[in-house]
Amino acid sequence: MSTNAREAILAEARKTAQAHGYGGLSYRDLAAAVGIKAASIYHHFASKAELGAAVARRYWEDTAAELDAMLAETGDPLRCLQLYPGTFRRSLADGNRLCLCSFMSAEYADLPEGVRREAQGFAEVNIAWLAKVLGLAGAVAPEACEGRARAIFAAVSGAQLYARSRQDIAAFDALIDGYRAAGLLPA
Amino acid sequence: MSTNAREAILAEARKTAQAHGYGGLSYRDLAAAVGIKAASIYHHFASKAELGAAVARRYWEDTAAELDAMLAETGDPLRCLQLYPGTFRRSLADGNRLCLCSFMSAEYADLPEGVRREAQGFAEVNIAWLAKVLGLAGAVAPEACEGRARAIFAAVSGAQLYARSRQDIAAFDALIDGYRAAGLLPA
DNA sequence: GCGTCCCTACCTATCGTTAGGTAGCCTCGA
DNA sequence: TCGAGGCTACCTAACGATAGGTAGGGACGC
Repeated sequence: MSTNAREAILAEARKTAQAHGYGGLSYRDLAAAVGIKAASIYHHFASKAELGAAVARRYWEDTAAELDAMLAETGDPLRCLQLYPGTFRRSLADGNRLCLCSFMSAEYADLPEGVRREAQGFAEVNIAWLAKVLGLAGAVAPEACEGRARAIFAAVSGAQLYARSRQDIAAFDALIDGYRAAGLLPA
Repeated sequence: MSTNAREAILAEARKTAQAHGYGGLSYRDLAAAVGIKAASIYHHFASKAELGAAVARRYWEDTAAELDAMLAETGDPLRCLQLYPGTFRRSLADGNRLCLCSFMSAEYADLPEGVRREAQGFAEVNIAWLAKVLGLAGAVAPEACEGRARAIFAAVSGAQLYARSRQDIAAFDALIDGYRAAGLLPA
């Protein structure tokens, strides 16, 4: 595994945590999936809390890059707002997985402080990007962008949570359409 | 404890599960809180899966009764729609707890089948009630009630999840106001 | 006397974590 | 050029704690 081991652990932990949460992360299962022994993970991460924080941090870093790339490539803020729910949809399509931030929000009470902080980072990244894009699109008044961004983020998270509980991506799509019909998201 | 033991277990398990999930339910902790021994719980519930299902079932039964009472007492469907987010707000106010259904939706992959079913019951109860009230209020076209009800339920769930991750009830209130401003909820 | 309710005592499995060790590779001084 | 020292990356084996669950018995009320 050599130098890729750390990356492999992060990737595997992310997938697992999106399906079973931080509490569902097991050193033994994780190690087995990566092809090493549980104790060897300690060579890369000093504790489960540190691993969890690293996973959550990488998660929002990846998301921030993805969202920025979307805006840069399309150059169209309105189109970005239409595409935005797709990032949550992909988790559902990939094994009915949940947004890591949503799962960790549920697990909030049992999370080490460092993990909490990084999990919140995902929400911040999403909301800041949405607020920027809403402003660029001129979809809402400038002073309302932040609030609307938060509303969109929370609503889309809720839609993903509901769809997961039904193992039903079509339900997610229908909910997003419902948000558009109601005026929460631009149509 | 006598005949109240079963009820006491259910109540305690509900509180715990709303903070730590189904996975966070521990027979030992539960028993200690109720004043009996862990093994004694098996006299009332044959397994953890059965206990979880009973807790989730009682949860949606209580909610259905509460929502129906709200409509009966106010007799005002529009007012009911304004009060609806309050049921989620109260969980946050009570120890930053989450809706049991939301937590179990996150835990979906690790839930016994019986628990899944009862957890879904909560969503069904809420959506059916919302659809009925939306129809009575004439807030949306009759054929759009079901979809709008689902959208409201998912969005409010998402708002609660976000507020929990910040330990911030004001954030919940702001999100609900945002939904109203956007047109998802009647103002 | 039988069912209800709860007990003690114990089981097996799994958890994160630690101690201590090994094999291979890199660096650097003699 | 070669060996010593140290680093990386992993290993085996075990730790104490906790999980859900089981067997069997005692007390009490109808």
